[in-house]
Amino acid sequence: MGLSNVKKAGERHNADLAAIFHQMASCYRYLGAKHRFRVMAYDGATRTLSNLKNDISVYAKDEDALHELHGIGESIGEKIVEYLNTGKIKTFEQLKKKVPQGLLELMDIAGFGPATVKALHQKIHINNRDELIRAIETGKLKGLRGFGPKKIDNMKRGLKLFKEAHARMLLWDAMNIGEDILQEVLAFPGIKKAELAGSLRRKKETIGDIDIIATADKKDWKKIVSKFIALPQSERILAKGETRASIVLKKTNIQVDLRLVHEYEYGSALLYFTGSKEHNIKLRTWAKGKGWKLNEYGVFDAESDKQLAGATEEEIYRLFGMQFIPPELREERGEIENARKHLLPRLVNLKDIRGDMQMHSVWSDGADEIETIARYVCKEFPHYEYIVLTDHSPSERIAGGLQPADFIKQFKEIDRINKKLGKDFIRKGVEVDILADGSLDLPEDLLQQFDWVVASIHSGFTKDNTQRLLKVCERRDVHCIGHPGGRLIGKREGYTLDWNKLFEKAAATGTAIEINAQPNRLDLRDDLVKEAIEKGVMITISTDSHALSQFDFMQLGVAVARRGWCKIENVLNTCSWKAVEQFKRHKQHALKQAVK
DNA sequence: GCCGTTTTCGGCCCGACTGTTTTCAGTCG
Repeated sequence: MGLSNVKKAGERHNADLAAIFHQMASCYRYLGAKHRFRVMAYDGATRTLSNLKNDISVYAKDEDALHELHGIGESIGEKIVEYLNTGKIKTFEQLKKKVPQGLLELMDIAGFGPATVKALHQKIHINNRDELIRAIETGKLKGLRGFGPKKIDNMKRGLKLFKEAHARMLLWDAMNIGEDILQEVLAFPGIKKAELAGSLRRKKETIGDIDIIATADKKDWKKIVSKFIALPQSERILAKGETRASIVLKKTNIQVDLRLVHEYEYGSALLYFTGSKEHNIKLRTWAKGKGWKLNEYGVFDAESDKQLAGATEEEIYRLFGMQFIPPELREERGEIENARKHLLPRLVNLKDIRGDMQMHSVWSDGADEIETIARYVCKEFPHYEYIVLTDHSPSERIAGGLQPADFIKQFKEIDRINKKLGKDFIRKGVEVDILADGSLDLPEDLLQQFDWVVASIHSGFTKDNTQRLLKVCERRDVHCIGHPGGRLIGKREGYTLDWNKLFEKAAATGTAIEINAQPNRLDLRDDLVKEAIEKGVMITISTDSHALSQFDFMQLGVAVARRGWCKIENVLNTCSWKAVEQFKRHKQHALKQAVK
């Protein structure tokens, strides 16, 4: 089946289709256990669509590309094409007649599963959220079998927190909150080891809840759980058992789970609690096929039930004949197969970074003087060999963009400070604006005087951004594309862009692409980093600091690089400045070759 | 409904906690 009537480019189908498949999964969930595997399939398709890089219509152009997507088989593939052609899916329309729409929404609320919702619908004819709220208020639920007072309380809370429950927190905020709580847990009497697990350990860009895994003698568990749920930050206790407890924090409403295990289970528990869910499922399924059973207590021989590994993660991966898989890679993106073949990359580390490639001073919209910045970085990051000052160009009026004459003055100021420091520590850079037509807002003769030129899009998001960026890559006076996706996490989606074309052009012209480490940018995104380096693109990691405290964001940038499978040689600012100069010469050469 | 270096048919991760029950279903991660 081909595509006859593709909607015009730039329209977003992924989110719409993901929402439909999510609802279809909910429908089948409601319709009973006989559909449970179908539910898994639609859940899988929902996940795939949510994480897709390009619009689904790009893949739907050819049947093979569509079916290469994990979780998209024949039937769901046909439904995608049907949706792209007609805007509807017949099966879904029919399902909607069987399951009232208001019930699907109810199933998205914490504590509401299909059985609960079905009972409410069949016994007291609830069809949506409003009717449920009224039923609770009027006491209609009292005496209903299976609906005791605690269950009703939980339902009320779920309804109230519905919106907040969906909010995720920026990685940076979660790292700070998580570290604070971890320190408190480590101070509990009896704790032997404890660390953060979950998506926080994997350094995902946003975090849903915080997981802590800890080991202690079993006799101390009860005391430790009591201490944990009594933490002053705790607003409410969600669950409390022998081995685990969950609390919700004040203000942030973020959930923190603590899991206690024996020392001989610590590694398997850490593995389990770190996830991702998809990585765990794949690993467990694979182990099962080898005659093992993997759970949070260890790896066991399926026949004898004897524990074969479990104290450390290293031990488990070793038993499986795999390389150790760093948490940042555990996303089911091929890491298990590569670990088996011993082909995992040796990932870049924070300590490999030798300079910061983008920052702003009071000359534009930064908070500090150039000299203050330089002295601070020299002190706090003693292994840095250079920083690149990149104040804004004229178009960024709000950000106090500099005029050409200002930059000439700034050059002198930088020379003066470098002389005082006794080394060429501060490099002369600029974050130049890419205008609507892909031209830049500073003259070429000035741009050529900079040590490093980052070009960024700050406005005109609806223009043809692919063409704008391709044009910029072809310029000899531009070395890097800044925050290429233009997104602000939780606020603004990135603009549409043909990433393949950009990566190919960047690789061919020797133009670097930035990972901007601002907590709400993390742009280039991790999955795109992986594709970029596979195409041969050089990556830079910069904090884009506007204040001294922001230089610490470098660890976020490195986390994104690691999640994108970056080795040290994929990241330009793991090199000396001499090598950066060489990279720039390489670009001049590449452009000359292209002209011939 | 998807998927395959054990399978194109027969599987599909696995256990803890809660609430309301007298032995377990539902929900979650």
